[in-house]
Amino acid sequence: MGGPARPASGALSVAGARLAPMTERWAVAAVDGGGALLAPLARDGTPAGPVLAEPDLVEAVRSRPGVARWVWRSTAGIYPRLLAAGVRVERCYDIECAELLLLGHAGRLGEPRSAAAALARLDGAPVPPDPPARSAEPGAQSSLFEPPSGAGVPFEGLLRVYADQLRRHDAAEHPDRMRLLTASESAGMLVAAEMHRDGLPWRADVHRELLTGLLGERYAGGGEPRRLAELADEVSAAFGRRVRPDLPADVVKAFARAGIPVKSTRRWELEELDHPAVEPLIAYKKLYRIWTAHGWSWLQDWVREGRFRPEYQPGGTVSGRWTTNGGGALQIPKVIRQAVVADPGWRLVVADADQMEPRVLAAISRDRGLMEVAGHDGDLYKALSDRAFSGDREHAKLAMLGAIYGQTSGDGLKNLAALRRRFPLAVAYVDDAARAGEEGRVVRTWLGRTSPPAASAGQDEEAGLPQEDPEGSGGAPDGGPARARGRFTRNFVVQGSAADWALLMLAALRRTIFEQGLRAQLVFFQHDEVIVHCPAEESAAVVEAIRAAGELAGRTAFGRTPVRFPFTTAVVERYADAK
DNA sequence: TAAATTGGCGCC
DNA sequence: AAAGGGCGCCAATTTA
Repeated sequence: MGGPARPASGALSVAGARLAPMTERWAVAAVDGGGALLAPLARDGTPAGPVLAEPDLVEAVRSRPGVARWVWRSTAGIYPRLLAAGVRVERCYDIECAELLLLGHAGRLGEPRSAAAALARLDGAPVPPDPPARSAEPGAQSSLFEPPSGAGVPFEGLLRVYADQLRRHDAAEHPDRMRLLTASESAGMLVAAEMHRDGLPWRADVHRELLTGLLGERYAGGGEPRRLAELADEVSAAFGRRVRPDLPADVVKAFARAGIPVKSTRRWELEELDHPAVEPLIAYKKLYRIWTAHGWSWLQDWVREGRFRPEYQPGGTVSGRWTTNGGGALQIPKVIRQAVVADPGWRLVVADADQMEPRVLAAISRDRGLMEVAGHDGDLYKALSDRAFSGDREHAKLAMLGAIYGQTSGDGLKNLAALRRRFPLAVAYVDDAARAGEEGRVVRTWLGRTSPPAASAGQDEEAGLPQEDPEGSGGAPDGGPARARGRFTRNFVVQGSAADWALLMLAALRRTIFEQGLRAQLVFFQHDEVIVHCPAEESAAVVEAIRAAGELAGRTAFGRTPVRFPFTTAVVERYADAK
């Protein structure tokens, strides 16, 4: 296969856009039979003209390159069909994404978020539950994500939901940030659909060689490959009896018989033991994982025509991080990344945001000292240790991570005190979030994504727990459910605000690729890392576009702060060579 | 028998 | 060196 070609004709005409400033906002909905309903929208979201019925959805969008933002029910429901016809749009507003975010902001996460449900709430009608999430089918064509219909919502109703959502933005704690949040989540949906369509370049032949090298020959019967069988035999030999290394209960029992009591078979626990079974056992687990999660059957299921096309779900986690549905795209083992190879003449630009979470904490807490530490492109932990940990980088890093993750024991806790002295606002920011969680309140990311409400008190009563001080003063060091909620909300404000930034960064990068007319394609995104697949001669422009997108995202999300958001970037032919 | 949970480990 | 946050996936086991 040659280089992936950008669709020849697109709704985007850069020149046209410049001639006719894109200020218009239109609503569009697909109707059965391939047609569409459309309406131009006024500033308040109400129709600014008559509803148009046109016979061809694709042509309806393609013929309106001046539309600044397409308002539709669901990107996953409509955009794959446009992409399949070679039509990309510059911006959209995804009503069902926005509904989820607005419900969350109102502390009502968990209520149905479909447009049909939103309309029912508006009309005081019975609210239908959301359809059950379906798991992705491995070879699914992108155009079949969802049924094409408007999911039972009349166009007129969709328009009313949209106008109502605009009003709900105005009522948010920070309306400007909330508007940014729904806009960037919508941009994320566009990116997700485009990444699914373009796919991550994947060399099945390289992957197969890798598997054979690691796991040995594959037995015809479908049983475990040769190397795994050998390791299982070594484990059994070491115990003097048949032990199946993939069954934790079996392994625990075997160690007990050997006079070594173990609580679990986790690797770090096994590594402490002095027993001949440990080494083959750990080797087995590592390879077993690759065999079951990214082995031959994964390859068969997920790689087609040189591309791996995971189904990304922006905002799939409550904190705003993306998930994928099937294919395990966000957990590709490092060793397997050798199979990710650019097309001939093309390159992979692999960019990893440097210490994103501490930088984000600096920006959202406005801690002067931490902002200064994060105000340079160099090693943040080194700067931190120079300032507060007498040069001990590891202690500085552990203290920072402990503050963000809610460490309850160990050295990090001691170092936390030093952190608190030097960076009081930063530590107070996460401590406040933790306290909110412990007290059952919600917290928000910088842009306003909101944590799920704590489970109702009724659940604790039913579980027979006392209402006051469930942990008691002599409880476990990590406490009970309230402490766990505190750790969750503590991490939520940082991880989630980092996801806010990442979404804006992706949107900015996507726009730059468009505006510069590059053939480059965004093909992978994983929390703080992007991969762009591009012709070799575009790689310098892409590196610069990524750098600029990071800085722009920082300013757009957090306003003017000294905090920098640098990347470590590599231009490679194989993903595995990036680090 | 199907769905939910558990243990383990991959990624950030 | 371990543990604190977020996920998805697999196989086995338990529950409904």
